Amino acid sequence: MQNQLRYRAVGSDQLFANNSLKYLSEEELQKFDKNKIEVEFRAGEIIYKQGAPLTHLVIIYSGFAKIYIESPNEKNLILKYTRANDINGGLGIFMDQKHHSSMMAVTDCKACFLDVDLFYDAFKSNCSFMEQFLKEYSERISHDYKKIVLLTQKNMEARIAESILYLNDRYFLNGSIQYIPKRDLADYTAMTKESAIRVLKQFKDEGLIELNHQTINILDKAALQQIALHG
Amino acid sequence: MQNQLRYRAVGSDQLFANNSLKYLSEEELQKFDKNKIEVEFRAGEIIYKQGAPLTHLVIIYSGFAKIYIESPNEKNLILKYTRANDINGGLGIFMDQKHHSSMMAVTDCKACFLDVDLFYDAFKSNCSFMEQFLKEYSERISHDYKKIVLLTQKNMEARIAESILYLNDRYFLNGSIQYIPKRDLADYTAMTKESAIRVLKQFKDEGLIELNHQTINILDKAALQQIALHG
DNA sequence: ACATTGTAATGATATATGTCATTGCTGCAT
DNA sequence: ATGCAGCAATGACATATATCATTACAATGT
Repeated sequence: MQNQLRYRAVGSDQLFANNSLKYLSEEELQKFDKNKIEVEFRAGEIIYKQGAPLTHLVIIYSGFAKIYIESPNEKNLILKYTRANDINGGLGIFMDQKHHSSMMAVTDCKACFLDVDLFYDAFKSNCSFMEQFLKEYSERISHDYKKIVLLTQKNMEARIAESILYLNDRYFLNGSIQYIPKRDLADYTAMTKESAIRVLKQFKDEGLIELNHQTINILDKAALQQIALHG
Repeated sequence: MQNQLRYRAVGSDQLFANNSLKYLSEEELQKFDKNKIEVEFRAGEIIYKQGAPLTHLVIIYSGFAKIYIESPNEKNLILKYTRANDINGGLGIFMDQKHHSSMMAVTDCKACFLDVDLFYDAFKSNCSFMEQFLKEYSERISHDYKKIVLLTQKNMEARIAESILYLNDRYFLNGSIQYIPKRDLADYTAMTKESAIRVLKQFKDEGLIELNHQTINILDKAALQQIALHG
């Protein structure tokens, strides 16, 4: 259980930072703020579960969580992680009101639950909010497309290289990827954990990365980009 | 070049059949109808191209077309095919106004192009139209998720079995899948054409399917379902 | 300090899948 | 009728990746 990410004080100013909620009117914003439910999760706990009713969308304020698909044969596929302020859980919102993936806290997390009805109402009255929401929604799909291609058409080295570069650029930014056990990196790149370990060891032996515990330090970004490209 | 699908007379009653456009008001509908552009494509022609500006959404009235992602290493991944009345090309509509996949006519096609501005205007004024559009949008993403899992976690037999069952259920319905050369089935299941051919031959030898030219006839649906499930 | 648990590392081996080379077939154009 | 182009089929072989078995290590709770 890591606890490195400290909770910060949370108010509506945080809730609406840096995502489509900032397109809400003052009035709508207050409604969201009044109705929000805050919950703390410990590392390893499930925040929402694939197949369960979708009644709330979830924003993680602090901490790190993974979003994954549970497949029939016991294997998970990690689709993505969440960043602070990302709005999660939305795929079923226009469809069957069910979750189509699961979310689990990787570190301890502070989460905020927002009733889907808040969103429905806001979509109807506020067009620019809707547009912004859909923009983010589309960007994730676009990311998923890239992921399909990566996982189905590239070899293990390229999958690992591109994945750690992406994880760094999107979630960590300082060249040091944390909280990701090898098993999860394997679930993220659609391979077995043994294979993931072997590729990482190879990168380490070549001086491209540094490994200790659940941290990966990127040493040679350019080389990793080359590997991601070819293969 | 197949020409088996005959063109039918097309009016606005057809344009708006069986998709979210039927949620338009009479007035909006007329606007769509007045602005629509009809184009005929020959088999093999590109209808829209990944990376190109997204100015129109496309509905295929008649014929059969494939939607695929072109990956850097020359390999295509066929994401899906289109059914008559499906609205295609929409991923970039809320984002960067570019196409994120390509569409190619498999048989001769009669297509209808609708300016994206028609959609923007209608979204603003007609909420139930928007909701319906998003519902269809979400269903495709849900399908893409299932596809990721299929392609990354199941063996070749299961990929082929599930794919031909899906193609039949969604596009053909009568147990006879047509217009799909082996190369395309390979691109649809993320394997090489040789492997696709071998699996098909195995299924044929086991009496599960019948093969001739570019037609696959399903003989033993239950057995295929079993194979799709395991593996 | 010790046992317990989960994760990591590694080697030997098996298997799935891809690659390459060749041949045949089918439909189309001249 | 003949040749050409693209698709289909197939066998021999290479290689990527998974599986299995084992050992080591690190964190956690008592």
